[in-house]
Amino acid sequence: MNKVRTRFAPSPTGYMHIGNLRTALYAYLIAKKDDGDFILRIEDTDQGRLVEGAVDIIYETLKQCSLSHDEGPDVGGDYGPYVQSDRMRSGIYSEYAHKLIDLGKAHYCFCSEEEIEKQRQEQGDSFYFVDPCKLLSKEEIKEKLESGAPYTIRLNVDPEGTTSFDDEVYGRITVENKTLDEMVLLKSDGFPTYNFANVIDDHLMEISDVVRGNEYLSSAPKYNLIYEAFGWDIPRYIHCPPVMKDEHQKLSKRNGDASFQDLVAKGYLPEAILNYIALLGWAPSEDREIYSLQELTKAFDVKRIGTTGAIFDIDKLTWMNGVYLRNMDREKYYELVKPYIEDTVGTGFDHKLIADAIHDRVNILSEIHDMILFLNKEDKYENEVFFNKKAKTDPEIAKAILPEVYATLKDLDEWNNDTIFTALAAKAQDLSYKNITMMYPMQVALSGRSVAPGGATMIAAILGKQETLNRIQNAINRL
RNA sequence: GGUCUGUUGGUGAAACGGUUAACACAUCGCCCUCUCAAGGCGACACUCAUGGGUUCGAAUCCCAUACAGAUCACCA
Repeated sequence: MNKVRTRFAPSPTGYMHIGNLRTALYAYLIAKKDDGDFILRIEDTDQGRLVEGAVDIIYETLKQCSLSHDEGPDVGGDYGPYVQSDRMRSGIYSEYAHKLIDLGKAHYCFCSEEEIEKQRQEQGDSFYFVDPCKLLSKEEIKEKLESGAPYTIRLNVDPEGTTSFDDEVYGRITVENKTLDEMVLLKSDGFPTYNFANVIDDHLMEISDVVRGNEYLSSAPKYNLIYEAFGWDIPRYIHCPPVMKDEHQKLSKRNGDASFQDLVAKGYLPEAILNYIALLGWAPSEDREIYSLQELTKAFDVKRIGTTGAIFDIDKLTWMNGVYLRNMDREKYYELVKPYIEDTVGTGFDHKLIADAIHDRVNILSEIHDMILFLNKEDKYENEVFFNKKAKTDPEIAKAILPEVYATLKDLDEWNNDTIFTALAAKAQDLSYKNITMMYPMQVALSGRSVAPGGATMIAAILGKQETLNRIQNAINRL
């Protein structure tokens, strides 16, 4: 059996969106599962749509996701992507297009866009382009060619019969040839069309499994016609269902939907994003959802790719990102979180302590800022915050309790979460209070919030004795 | 409009003719608890788009209808 080779073939027309990335992921997984090769090929045959920097974004994204490709032109000791516009310079696409003409499977077309448009007008909805150039004699063609008339090369299609192929996820697809148009292979600017370059390159690069979005499902038969015209083997097709923004729309950068980079900027981890999107349109056979890339390559199975569009659910991604953060090695977690802590709180605090305090409650890195902002400066707050049903507290009770807290803390020498808690818990017992009745007002005094990370004693430990005492005093004064 | 494809809860989904229709997210309860989280437990589809078949038996097979998406370029 031949080696499995897949490719990711994006066109550099903008940002890398989630659906695109998932297609790349699947292509990668399919190759790697069988120890095959994964290839990156930039399809930039449309000169009009090139977007500056788009290739870099694709390249960077794949790198961040560890979706590395296995071959390509040498770029400073590294594999670069294959780029169709580069490949075109050798004239291969044009060469193959002309070869098809020699084979009698394609023809020159000298029609202008206006002429085609005219036919379209006349025929209306059931438009099917009938190319008058097919009737041209050899001499006429030669004459036009020599006169330098612009031309395209179109595929010959016999309108009789049907063309069918087997897709690994959608099954057997059959269409009638008369619905297939005689597509342009080589454009008048000498560039190949996407469809043509795609087939040529897939064949030349010995791609065994063509993985792409299901928007190509209905044009796949056209590709087969090209393969057949050359007498080439047809690859295995794997069409993936779309990733949707909602019931009706696909996820797309054009609508301002989140791209991979947007998500990373918000504090989502590439590993988590990859894990999550793997599950959009594919389901593992075991009851499990958390998979590293390596585990995915083992578990992945083309047969379990679904056929229906999946709606991208940011809530579930957020949850999964939190799982990754919580399961992470302590040191790695700290390194990740550190810059966010430093950004909002400066260098005046024990960052490790803060990292511990927020460990279980961070789902997205960007949440950290708001979570710990009060450490710098107490939030502005109303005395109403002292009301708490569970703690049975209100401003009056707080007024009575806070001095007690102040007194016990004032005499405390060793200052850490444990000592603070022990001292306060003992005091609470003396006074016949529940712990919470004592802790809640303290939390509010220290943070100005009804909800704060780590618990009152942890916050005190982070703030330090002096600041803790100050804030409690301030609270007493205002009550 | 033609062609192709799809339709299980708010979301991702399992099920490959016979189960109380898994599991996860979200939501809502309860427990734990110094708040919130995290963690634990539980609730949540009178039913698998609808209508017909086939079958002892159907979410699973067949046919129609409805709805949705894709595609019909010298775009990719």
